[in-house]
Amino acid sequence: MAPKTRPTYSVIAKTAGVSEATVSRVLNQDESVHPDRAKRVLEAVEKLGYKKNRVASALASGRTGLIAVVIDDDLSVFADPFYGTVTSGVSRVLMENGLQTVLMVSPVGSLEGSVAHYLESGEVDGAIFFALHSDVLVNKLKKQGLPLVITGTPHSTSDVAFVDTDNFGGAYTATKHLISQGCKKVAIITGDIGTTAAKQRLDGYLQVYRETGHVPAKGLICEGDYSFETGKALTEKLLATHPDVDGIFACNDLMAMGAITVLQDRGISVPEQVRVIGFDDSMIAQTSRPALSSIRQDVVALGEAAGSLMIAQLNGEDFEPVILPTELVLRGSA
Amino acid sequence: MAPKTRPTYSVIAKTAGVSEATVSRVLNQDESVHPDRAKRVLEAVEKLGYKKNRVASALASGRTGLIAVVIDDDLSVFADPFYGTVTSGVSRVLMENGLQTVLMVSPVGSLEGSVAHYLESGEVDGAIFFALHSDVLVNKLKKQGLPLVITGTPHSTSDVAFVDTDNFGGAYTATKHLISQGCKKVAIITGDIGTTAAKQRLDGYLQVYRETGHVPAKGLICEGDYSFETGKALTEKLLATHPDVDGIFACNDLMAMGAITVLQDRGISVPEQVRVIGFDDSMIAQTSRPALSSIRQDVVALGEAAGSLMIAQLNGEDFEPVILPTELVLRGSA
DNA sequence: CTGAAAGCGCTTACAG
DNA sequence: CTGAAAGCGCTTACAG
Repeated sequence: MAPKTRPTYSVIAKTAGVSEATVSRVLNQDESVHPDRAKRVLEAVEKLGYKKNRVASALASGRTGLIAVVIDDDLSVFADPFYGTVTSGVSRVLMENGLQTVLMVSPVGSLEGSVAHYLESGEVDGAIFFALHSDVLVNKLKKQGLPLVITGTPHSTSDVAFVDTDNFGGAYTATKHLISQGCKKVAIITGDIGTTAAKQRLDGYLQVYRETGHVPAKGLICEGDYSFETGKALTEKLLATHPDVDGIFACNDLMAMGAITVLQDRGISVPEQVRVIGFDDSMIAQTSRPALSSIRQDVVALGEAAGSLMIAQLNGEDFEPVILPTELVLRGSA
Repeated sequence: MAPKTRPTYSVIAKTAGVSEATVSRVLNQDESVHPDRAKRVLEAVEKLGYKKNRVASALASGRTGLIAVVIDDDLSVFADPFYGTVTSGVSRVLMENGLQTVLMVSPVGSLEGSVAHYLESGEVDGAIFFALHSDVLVNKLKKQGLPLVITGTPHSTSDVAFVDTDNFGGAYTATKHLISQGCKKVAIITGDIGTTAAKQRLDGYLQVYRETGHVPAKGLICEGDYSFETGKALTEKLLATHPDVDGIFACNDLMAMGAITVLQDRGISVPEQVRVIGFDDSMIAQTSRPALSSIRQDVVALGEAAGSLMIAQLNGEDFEPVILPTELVLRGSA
């Protein structure tokens, strides 16, 4: 397919008048090579427009320079800019360290899927997981010695490196703010409660109640799944059982928008009668009317932290779980 | 790092009582192997939990099984779900064909950047480009024989495979609809006019005027850059010069939202006084009030088409540029 | 239908 | 500081 065949070490070595071993050393910044000969090699490389064959390099060295980013879900998750954004953060850090990102989006369910096979085929130096629904594959790969990073808190307690947003703190801040604004009856619309993030956000909400010595009335805790539709449906149900609700903390912006839509359709004004806070501080929060107050998580930083944890592991450095802070961004809705 | 070393052909061959060549044939579905011996090989593979080393395979065969998806922009583009979604479409098709997606997000500017080096290092079997700002790298790689697909229409006319949305048709339909609804003065807020997509959408808008025998008044064509901010700023400017504007076609939903925000802030009702149509039919279109009428492009299909074009090329099949249709989704705003 | 052997293009102890 | 040589784990003409 390729019109002209690319040069190899053998021709570089010949034109520089050194051995292939020396060429390899120079190209891998081995300091021990004499500067003069190193220079000759570099000149030959330049002159011939040489590019190292990374596949051959990978086979010989055992390092592929590839890191897998595995999103344990189907492709529809990309409708949420979260994954694209976090992946871009990962990609940037890896690229700065000479590594490439291999993207795999697929439900990881079993140990026998194509993702599992790929990760075990030695084609990547490490793997970063998102939206993990189960820890089985991770535990297996960990045993095999593959460097791993999980984004989000792992389900089981293991010694796998992970990075996460302070979900508990963000939810706590949001709920606390609603109460400080005078809300007497604050509901929560949770995310998919099968994920640790959704659980942590619920915990943050409950903690505020705990501190006030109260318990949220039955029906104030609405289990959603992060979709616009559940935001709407649960708000309708909520209004039926608790017409006097005056604050809603939705665990993402989409559900918050669903809540606002239903409230406004009923002629209930936001924030005058019901205050609403979302989570993510996404584009939607800025374009909505009233603009949506929301808990901002730094998604790019999350990706970068995941990338950095991976680099640290590859370098055999120590590493600690990273928990990134959140920030309450106040707009019109609360 | 790996606790136990993985089996190779040599051990498979031994336990199956065949040669390594036969193992290779079976694992590459070479039909010529006798069924009995093939069965023995498969059993050995199963028993030993063998996974082929794809790096070694790549070096020997010259095929890496990796396709690069190159997004010629900085990471901020991922705030727009478009790229994540289209990438996921690509990824799905490639995965079904046993290929993996390597994601590279970086301004491709020069021929000497890390992306260029990577693509020339033989580590991928092909490359799919998005948001290309220039054709130089593509032309160079094409010359080297690397299979290529461009998403969006290329700047220069070359024989590179490409897939695109029918930008012209979508813009034409949107503008036509506004006029059919009685709009007398329709403005356009364009995207970054340096991209071919933005130019094509502008052309579609102009074509409608052409057919009616009119020319859009000066100031009705507002050059934006796809951001919420330019949507707002340009609408303000537009209202200053053309207070009687009664239709706005914004070349993406974000700018359309900017327009609606400004209109409503001025007490101008949408769609009663000014009708607005966006482009993309994104999440925002559904959550806005009034819900935004928008031109839908099937982003997943776009990615899948790009993936399929790549597969066709790798198989040496013929291929034609693919132009995907758009659809006007009517909601409340127009 | 099958095997022995050369080869893909690098890396890395080893010996000097 | 440097080179000869073995090796990474597959694939593929070639000969039978």
